[in-house]
Amino acid sequence: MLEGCLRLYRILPDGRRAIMGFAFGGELLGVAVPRRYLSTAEAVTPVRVRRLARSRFQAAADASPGLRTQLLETMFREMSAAQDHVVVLGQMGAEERVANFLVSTACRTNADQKRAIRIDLPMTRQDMADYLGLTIETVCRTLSRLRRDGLVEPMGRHGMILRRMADLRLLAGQTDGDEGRSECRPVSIHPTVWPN
Amino acid sequence: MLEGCLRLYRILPDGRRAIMGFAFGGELLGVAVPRRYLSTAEAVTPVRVRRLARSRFQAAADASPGLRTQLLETMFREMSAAQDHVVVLGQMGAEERVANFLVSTACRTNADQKRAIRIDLPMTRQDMADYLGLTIETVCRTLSRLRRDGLVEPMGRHGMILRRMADLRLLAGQTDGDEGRSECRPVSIHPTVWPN
DNA sequence: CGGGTGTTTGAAAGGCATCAAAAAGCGTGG
DNA sequence: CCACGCTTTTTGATGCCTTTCAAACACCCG
Repeated sequence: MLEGCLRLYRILPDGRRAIMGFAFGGELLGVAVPRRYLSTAEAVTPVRVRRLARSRFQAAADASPGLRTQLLETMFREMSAAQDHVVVLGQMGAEERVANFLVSTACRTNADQKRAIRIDLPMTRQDMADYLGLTIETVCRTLSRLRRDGLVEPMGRHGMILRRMADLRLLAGQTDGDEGRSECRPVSIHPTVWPN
Repeated sequence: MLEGCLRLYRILPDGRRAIMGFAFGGELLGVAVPRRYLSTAEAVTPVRVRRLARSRFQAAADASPGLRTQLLETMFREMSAAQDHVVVLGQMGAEERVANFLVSTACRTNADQKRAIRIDLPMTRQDMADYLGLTIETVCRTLSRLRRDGLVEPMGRHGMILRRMADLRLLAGQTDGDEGRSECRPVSIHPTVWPN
């Protein structure tokens, strides 16, 4: 993925659309098992991608342990993102979800900063809604509330200035210290464990 | 993981608990990147596990391409499960969530069957609630409704007979034909694609 | 400068959460 | 073996948040 934005989604049997995520320039995607895919991809904006045949990829991975490690890292990050998504959808209200989306999008596009920044949201409100498990109206209303409270400022349809990042991160449930993702303690097992 | 059941969860900054999943006997878990974990594990029942040092694991994976493929398959399945979870939490109501949980638990413990089966639910209602993004009361009420409608029949606290699997699968949004997971079409990209 | 799509706002309804209390399991000790 | 007490589960009543339905508004393109 060189530049542009695309949405990754699934269509449920009854026609509902669930957006699993968005891919932006500079990100890897489609690393999966032959002939099986997790989601459908659709361009939000014109997109330029670099394709790598699976056979070549396989060969490269077989040749280089370093590459394999990197690959594992990538898959780990994706897994981490998916689980963060689960947490957001399972535990958070509309305001928290939207704040979370804004903050993590900001973290992806620019380097992380504490001051106000402008982010691009190439996708539609409907896309955000389908990603956040909300309706388009709730997304709009929530953004309006954030604007009234001075946390964000819409710049046209696809731009958004994030003022008071600290408050947004707070809403997003991202503790100020860490950079937002996978604050996880090591695995601890409790009763009868039999090593070896 | 040889036998038993454990819950994998995260605690949010504000104390809420999000259960990412449950692990049962015969399943692999903890395949991750050194020193970084996705969630905390806690035993629901007494558990017996088989531990494999990361260094050994690494060595085995480096030695055998076949094992690597298998490993990739495993990670793919986990990813798939996480995304299914996202869909459930993002798009489904309480009844659908509970039905989904029952059906997919049934698929994991026994071979998939169309007739009524008895499943074990070692975890508490609170665990289910935290997994499904609901409150314990809503889980109870939903189970009661399913019982009134003759879809399930509780057998004590941790047993459940699933009658009318077909209706349950329908509720769960799992089309009758496929075995429940990842009905996904190949990636299709739409505007400006530049291969190679 | 329209027309059409995408977005925002409003009013009413519904579903899930919350608070509260009763019922059912389950382990303990008599 | 049964009774007791605690925890877990279930049920009930009420309120809030999100959805739904509807209409006004803004933006983009020809």
